[in-house]
Amino acid sequence: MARPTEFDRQKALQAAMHLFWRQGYTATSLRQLLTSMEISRSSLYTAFGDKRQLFIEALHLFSDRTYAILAKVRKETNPATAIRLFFAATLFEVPVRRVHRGCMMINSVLELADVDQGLSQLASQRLADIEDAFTQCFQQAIDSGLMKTEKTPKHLAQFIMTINQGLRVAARQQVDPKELENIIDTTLPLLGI
Amino acid sequence: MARPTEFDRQKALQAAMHLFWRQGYTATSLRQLLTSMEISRSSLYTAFGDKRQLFIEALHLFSDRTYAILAKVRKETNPATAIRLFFAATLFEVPVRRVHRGCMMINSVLELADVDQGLSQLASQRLADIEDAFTQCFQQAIDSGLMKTEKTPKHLAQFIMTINQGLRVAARQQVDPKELENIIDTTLPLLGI
DNA sequence: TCAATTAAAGACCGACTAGTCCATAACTTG
DNA sequence: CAAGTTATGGACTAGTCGGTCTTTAATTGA
Repeated sequence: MARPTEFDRQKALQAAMHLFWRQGYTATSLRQLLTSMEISRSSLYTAFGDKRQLFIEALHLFSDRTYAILAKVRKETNPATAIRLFFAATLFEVPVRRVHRGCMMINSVLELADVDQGLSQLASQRLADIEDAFTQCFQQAIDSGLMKTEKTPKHLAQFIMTINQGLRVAARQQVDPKELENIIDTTLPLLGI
Repeated sequence: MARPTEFDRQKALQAAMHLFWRQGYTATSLRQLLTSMEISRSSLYTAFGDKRQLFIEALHLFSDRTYAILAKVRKETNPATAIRLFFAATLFEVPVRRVHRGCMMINSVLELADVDQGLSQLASQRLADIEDAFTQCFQQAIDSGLMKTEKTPKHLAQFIMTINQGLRVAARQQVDPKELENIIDTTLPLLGI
């Protein structure tokens, strides 16, 4: 042991996540990161490697949290209402400013698809994990007799992901959450939810 | 009159559009632009102003073309099938590589929302124009008795835009066009289209 | 108290950025 | 041909980028 670390690694990472989430990877400079993480250049490089690795960690933090929200609502209620609760938790029970940031995974896929395939694919992979959770959700709903449909759980999950992605794009356009709620209310009944 | 311009302004603009479409505004450097536009630095600045103004022109070119596709299919067929033809024209009748670029307006909104509000709002505005065209499309379908629904044309258009945005996000993830077609086939019947 | 160890501050680096400017080329009109 | 005008090529600039490295501070254990 020697001189102890002065900053809280998790807090610094969180600050980085918020900055990347808002501005994306390319438009976020190291200078901005250092300011909002409140650490020095050398601390960032020893603690996180480099900008790219920091982004990867930030993306994981974001996707883990999103996945956790979905897992939580799945535990709390039946599969059908879990989907509504997921949207509620991520769109209506957070500050408007945060809603307008959209989804960091989606933002990253779009920004980096032709700029950094590795990062884009990572974000894409994490979205696929979310989709898989939705698939399980529907499977469960069908198995338990809560839902009747001729569509496969996979197709239903694909549909929900499409709506989700569409909503995040709308959210990023400063659309009022009430409008987003309207879209959900128009959409989900179509699936009998 | 004096020395005539050597390059084709429209072709150069088109090259810029394709580059911005793929890589976004921030990640596209002037050097890359000059190379693919095949003009010199000074030509770019005299012909287009600066990088930002060039981007604005490129975005207008993209949105004009998208709008034109929608206008064309609206003229050719009835409103209900126009929507299907719009998706066909932009997703299935173009090279896969182009599909994977998604939509430049959507890409721009997500990239620039917290980086350059002016540009982001411009992209958003152009998306709103597309949505308006869809609204008219549904209005027409209802008025002519082709479609029966208790939903308003505006809500229907919002729904289509949500699906459209969701599809473009999926497209940007290198998803196979056949998968995108599946999503459309799962979705549009829900509206009775 | 003193060596050993690790963290932090920030000077420093080469590469690249968007943008300007000047010299030269290529054209038109008289 | 000459004068006037505009386009082009690319040198140049000031600033920023991500990343490295050296110096100094803070701690532990002997």
